[in-house]
Amino acid sequence: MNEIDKKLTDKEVRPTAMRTLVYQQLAKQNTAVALTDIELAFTKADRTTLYRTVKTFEEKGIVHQIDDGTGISKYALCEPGCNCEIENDLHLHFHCSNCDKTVCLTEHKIPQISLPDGYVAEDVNLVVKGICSGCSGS
Amino acid sequence: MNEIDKKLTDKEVRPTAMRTLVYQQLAKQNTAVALTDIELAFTKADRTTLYRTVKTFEEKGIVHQIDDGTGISKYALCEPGCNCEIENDLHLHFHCSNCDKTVCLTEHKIPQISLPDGYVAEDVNLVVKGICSGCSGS
DNA sequence: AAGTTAATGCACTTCCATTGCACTATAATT
DNA sequence: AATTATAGTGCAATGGAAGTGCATTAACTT
Repeated sequence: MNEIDKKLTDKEVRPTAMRTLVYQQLAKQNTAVALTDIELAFTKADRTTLYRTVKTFEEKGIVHQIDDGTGISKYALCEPGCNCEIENDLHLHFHCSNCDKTVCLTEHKIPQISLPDGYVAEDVNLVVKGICSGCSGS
Repeated sequence: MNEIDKKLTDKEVRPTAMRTLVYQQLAKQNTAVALTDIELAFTKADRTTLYRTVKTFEEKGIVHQIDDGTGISKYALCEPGCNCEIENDLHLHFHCSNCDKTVCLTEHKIPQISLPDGYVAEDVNLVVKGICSGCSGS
């Protein structure tokens, strides 16, 4: 059993051929990708399958979904220390308005947010929009 | 000329009957509303008109659009000191997963975010999801 | 190998966002 | 006041992404 299949098994996801390939594809990316992007990479596979594959990954904590404000859900593999389900350990995301790519700034943690009385936080989503390093030319 | 029409004129928006009514409606809300909500309040008006009215408001800085992670755009009137276009003066939004309402926490400013070299921030969107004061029963 | 369960593919639906075009109202000009 | 120009509104239709139901196929279990 290879690396990827072991990772999937660890997360209680049966390593089918499709899932291994999707994982591989996600691992190649350095940005968060939309379902459409994955679809384009697997023209022979059905969109629904990819959709459900990613959803399974998400439920099992293999990827996290990112809402970057474009209205299109993006997905990225959780890093080793991602813990995206644990509050206060959330990292922020950056969406480049030039190249339209979304990256996880894993090392940039979201600061503690104070809320008015009676408000209970369960999840925090912080997206910075602007120009990424690739596009700013620096 | 009444209050609302003056405000619209100040922002270079011609105060039509429709626009005045939509503004009025938005002013009544204490939460950010979806286009569908506005539509329900104006059953005789066309969805497109409302859509474009809100878009116009947005362009002219009368309302700001909120992406609360539900996938449905919400809109709220800009407060007197809103300045939603100026960075570092951005407030955060709270989306209640129980009542599904989104509120602007105007007094809660978003802290300064540090970014890696080469990244230029233009806009910041911070949404906290959880239970609002109305639903938490406190 | 038979049977059970999970995964996949196809077709279809829904929902919101958005656009094109015709019509109407408002403002500007003569 | 009539005419023209411009902006706003309504209707119809499109598009894109998310999601569901069901039949088929593949993968595990015994």
